[in-house]
Amino acid sequence: MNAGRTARERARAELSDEIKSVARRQLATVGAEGLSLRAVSRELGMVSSALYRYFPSRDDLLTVLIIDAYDALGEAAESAAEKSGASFAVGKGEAAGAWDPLQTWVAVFSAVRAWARANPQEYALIYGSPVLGYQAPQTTVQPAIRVPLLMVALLQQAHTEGRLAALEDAPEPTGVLAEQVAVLVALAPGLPPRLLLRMMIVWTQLFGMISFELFGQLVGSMDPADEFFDSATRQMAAFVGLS
Amino acid sequence: MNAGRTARERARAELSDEIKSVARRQLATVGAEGLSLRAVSRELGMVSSALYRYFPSRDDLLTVLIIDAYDALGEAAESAAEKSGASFAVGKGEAAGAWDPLQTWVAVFSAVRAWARANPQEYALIYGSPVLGYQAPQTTVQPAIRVPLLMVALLQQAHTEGRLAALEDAPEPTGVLAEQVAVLVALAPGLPPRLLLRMMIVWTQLFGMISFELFGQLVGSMDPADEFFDSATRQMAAFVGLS
DNA sequence: TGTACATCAGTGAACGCGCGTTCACTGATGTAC
DNA sequence: TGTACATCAGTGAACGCGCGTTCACTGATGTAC
Repeated sequence: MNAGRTARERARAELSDEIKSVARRQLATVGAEGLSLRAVSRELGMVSSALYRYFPSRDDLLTVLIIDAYDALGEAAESAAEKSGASFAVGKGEAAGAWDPLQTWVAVFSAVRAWARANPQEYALIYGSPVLGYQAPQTTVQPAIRVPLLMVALLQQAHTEGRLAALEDAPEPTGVLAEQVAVLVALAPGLPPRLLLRMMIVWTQLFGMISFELFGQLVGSMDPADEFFDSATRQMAAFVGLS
Repeated sequence: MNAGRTARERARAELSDEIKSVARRQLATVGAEGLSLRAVSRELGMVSSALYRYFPSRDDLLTVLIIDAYDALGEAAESAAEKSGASFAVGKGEAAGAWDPLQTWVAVFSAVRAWARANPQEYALIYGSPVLGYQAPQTTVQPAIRVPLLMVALLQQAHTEGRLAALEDAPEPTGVLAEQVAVLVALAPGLPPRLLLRMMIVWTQLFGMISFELFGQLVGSMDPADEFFDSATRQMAAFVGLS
């Protein structure tokens, strides 16, 4: 391995990684707004201007951290789905067999929460208040939608297998809402719009719940949140027809 | 009016308000982390050290802004409930008569969202990532729970009037969760625990949805969010037995 | 009603700190012939 | 295989900026007698 890469290239890649990991560690203690290139360079024993050989500005470093955070979260969710026996696993086709959609659903939700609790500042970086003056570039979009895409895939597989309830009492989206949901339908042909609409509602519920837990809104009521989270997860599963 | 207050006291109260309102305006453009005492004092034409006669530190100013934000949001929600004809209006007993619980529900949710959209930085201050190193004092708790308390009051009134569906398919909380819900039951005697549990789920859904909208997570899917928000609001109403 | 003293708002200078970014430079690594 | 040149990583100094907080001070407002 490393064939065709010069020592310079290898060193560059390594140091680039090291900068990211130091930045990530500082992020954890000091938050996104407090992240400083000078502090990172200090910890690395370099002069601050040297970082500009790797990242053209502080914002670019932040962007990379944001993408990494989305990817780490998506990875955690996807591998939880795989481990729970899901056959639709993104990018992997083998290992079908019996799986329990509800169990996978619960596993994915728990994995998202667990990642968030283990990496609160990274979570805040991507789901907290936007850093002021920072504009997220398009590059962040794709990693950002890994979790909802995974939910879609799960529901589609369950639907294909006839394991979703009909949601007869759910309203069919109309007007603008129908158009917006149509974008999702294109990703998951065959899924009923009212199901996808509910999925979006659940998506906001999931992250709303996690944000409330991490940001301290549950203190005094549903804290610790383990059982609350579990119950909500299952009730939201039923809400989209999974049981 | 102003009886018994010296000119000094009046001046102090006025300037104190002025500081808060300048700080609030700066918050709107520069965010919580960027809020600076020096900038505030500059805009007021004072020397920065003068602010210390009014707020012992930057954190204390932040605390006041947080409390004001919670109160403004609570006020917006409560007055929306009143305007919609709700008779349980917090602090006011008159004006009973016919009211439509679902209509009030929708009015309250919309008011919360409208306030958030009109005051995004204040919203971020209270529902976004916590400011690092800042510890919210106990004083913030009571204003913080005005919205959920309003939801409880609404549901209790509807329940008393026999206008809530039974939620037969909702799970009864057990164990730790039952204990946590019991705290809420104490606030609203007669409401079934499973209803209150669902209310908490909806509470997280509401703010999750608003945060997603304001923080940019809905761009590319449910943006603009008006119809999505409205549909979610009504589906969540049904989720707690309101229709 | 008038005077003597106490309270307190606002000043101005200073302390000590950290930040992002630019720029001319040196010396090591890589490439072409 | 060896030399001449180009590339590029990292240095060190500097620019220009802003911040929270403290402290001794002055002068105006309020209070007690």
